[in-house]
Amino acid sequence: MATIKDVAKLAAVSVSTASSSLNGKKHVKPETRKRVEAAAKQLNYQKNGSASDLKKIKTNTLVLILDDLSGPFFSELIRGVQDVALSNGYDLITCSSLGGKNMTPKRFLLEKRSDGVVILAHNLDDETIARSARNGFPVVVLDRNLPHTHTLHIQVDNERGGYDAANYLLNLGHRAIAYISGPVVSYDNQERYKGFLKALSENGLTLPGKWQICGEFTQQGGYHATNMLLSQRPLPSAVFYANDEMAIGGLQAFAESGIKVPEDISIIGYDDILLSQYTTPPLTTIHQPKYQMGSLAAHLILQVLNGEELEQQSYTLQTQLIERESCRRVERDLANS
Amino acid sequence: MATIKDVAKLAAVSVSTASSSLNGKKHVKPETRKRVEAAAKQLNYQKNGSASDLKKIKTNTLVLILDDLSGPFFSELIRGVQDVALSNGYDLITCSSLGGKNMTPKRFLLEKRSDGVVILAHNLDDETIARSARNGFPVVVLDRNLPHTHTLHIQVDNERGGYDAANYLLNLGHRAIAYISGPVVSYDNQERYKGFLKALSENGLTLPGKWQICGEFTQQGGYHATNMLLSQRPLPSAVFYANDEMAIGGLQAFAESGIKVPEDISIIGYDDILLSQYTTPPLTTIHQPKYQMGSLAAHLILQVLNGEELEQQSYTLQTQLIERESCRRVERDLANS
DNA sequence: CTGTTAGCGCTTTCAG
DNA sequence: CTGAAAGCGCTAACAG
Repeated sequence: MATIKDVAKLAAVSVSTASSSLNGKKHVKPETRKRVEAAAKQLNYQKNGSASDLKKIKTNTLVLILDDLSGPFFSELIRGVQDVALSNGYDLITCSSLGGKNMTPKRFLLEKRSDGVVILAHNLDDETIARSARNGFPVVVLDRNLPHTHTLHIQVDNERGGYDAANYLLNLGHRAIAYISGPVVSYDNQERYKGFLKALSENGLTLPGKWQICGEFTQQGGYHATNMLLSQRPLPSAVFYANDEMAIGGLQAFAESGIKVPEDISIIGYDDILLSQYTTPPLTTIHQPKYQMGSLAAHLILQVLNGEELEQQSYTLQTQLIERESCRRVERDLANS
Repeated sequence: MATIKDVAKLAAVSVSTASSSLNGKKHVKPETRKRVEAAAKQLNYQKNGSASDLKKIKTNTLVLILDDLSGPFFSELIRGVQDVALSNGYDLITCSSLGGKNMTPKRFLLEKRSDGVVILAHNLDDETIARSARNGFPVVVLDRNLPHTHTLHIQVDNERGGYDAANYLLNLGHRAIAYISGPVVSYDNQERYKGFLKALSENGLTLPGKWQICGEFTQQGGYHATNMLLSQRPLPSAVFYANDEMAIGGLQAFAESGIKVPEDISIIGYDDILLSQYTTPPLTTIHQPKYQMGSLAAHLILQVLNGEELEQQSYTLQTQLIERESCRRVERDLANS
């Protein structure tokens, strides 16, 4: 691989002149520049990014760390981050927090390979994040609160979301409601659960253990959890899924058992992923402002990078109930525990 | 920011000993190692990734470049690449080819920031790709053929896919078939179109201009294109969408116009994205082996990186027709041009 | 087992 | 306008 030295030699200039030329500094004589450029082309020269990063202060790169790159939830979030990153001249790369101990995200959090990072990855440990948030290195965390650190937080009022979902069901007359949750370790999930329970208890209801099932935040997880629910009669008249993907898995499980949604059972999801409006029936769900989370995150990072002072360290966005067709009104309890 | 020098000084060892310690070399006296580790922790030392990359030959990173990180098509592809990358000890990062001239992807293609790359991004120019594929730097391209370069190719037999889709419709008795295509610049799209036309002409049919509409490869694109179709009666009895997202947009447009699928019109998509089985009606489509494309791509890269000889430079995968419920048999033409 | 030495490839003063 | 020189932070021989 040709280095800048080779280019300089071929162009018969010094390395520093070659560098100036290649980086578009204006003080180079056009003639010289031409020679350098010709030499570079001839040698198929490409700069070594690591070497140049080493000298420079900034990498001009923002990183987005996600649990899993392939989840549908993330599409809009990514777009939000990307839109503002690109329009401000920053590169965006994404990586997943899957993988071993010395995982990819750490390289970008700790090894000065980026100028700022946005995190939505619950399998990334607090300590790593806390350690990464050095001064002048903005880290925005979307799925947890890390007090006493330099991190910035954007949160969705998930407790409220869970509360709203439960109340919606309650107002439709449901009294026997199951909760199919995501992994208990998920902070977001806990908040939704809390809000859900709160609404129940305000109505003098409790959640029986058999109607409280947890699984992975995936279609499969929802499918299996729903089958567990189905194996323990009586059935509730409504079920709240901790996210849309799980609800979709549930839809499948119900269909296979000949149980009709919403005629026989009402279901409500969470997130409002794109998919949820195309299911049969379209899914009533709690909308999360995903694009907004992403764009706000990127904005905050850019502000820090530009040396501006942030007024708050923590931001909260609201959810919104999206009424579609997966829930129906019931006059009295069709089932009870 | 503390450097390794600071750590060495604090631990009262030489820089090289500090380095050896920190990198887990086994020849360091446990006592010394402890001192170094303590010093590193005390200073909150983190290595500078660029500096260490500069010395090392490998970055241990694979990059996946996509048109747009947020498309549903990519989920499975990413998973395929990721699974094999991670299980072989490589980090995977993804980036989008959106953005300006000096876009992110170039940094990873050209600036020696990664060990290999997988590309599925039709807005990335051939020249950049060709220039990047230097010796020992494997580049797998999934959406085009770049002869006379060092690049590797994985392709899906899209012509066959288009041909199969058309024949399926033809066998159901359809004679008046429209084609709603993606951007004409898309190589994949062209292939599908070719196959589609071939089937038509084998049956003595042609595609009237008004039934040949193109738009973006998105839901919106499909929606608008379908509305254009709707404004020019008579309608065809079937339409082939160049991808599932467009078909879903079409579903929406038809629903808004009170046209029933498949009763009034049959539609077939392409890709078999996850979403397509949850639409109403579930979408008949051509399955693309997305996971397989990803995992094969990563495998090829790893083989090259391990110095193995590849037998072929080009690989072709087959599509498969997935029959769901968006097409119906017609006895005779309901509409004709 | 540890330290000395020599760069990796590039950018950047600072003189000329 | 150009070149010589210094060094970013780290790793890797090689001696001791």
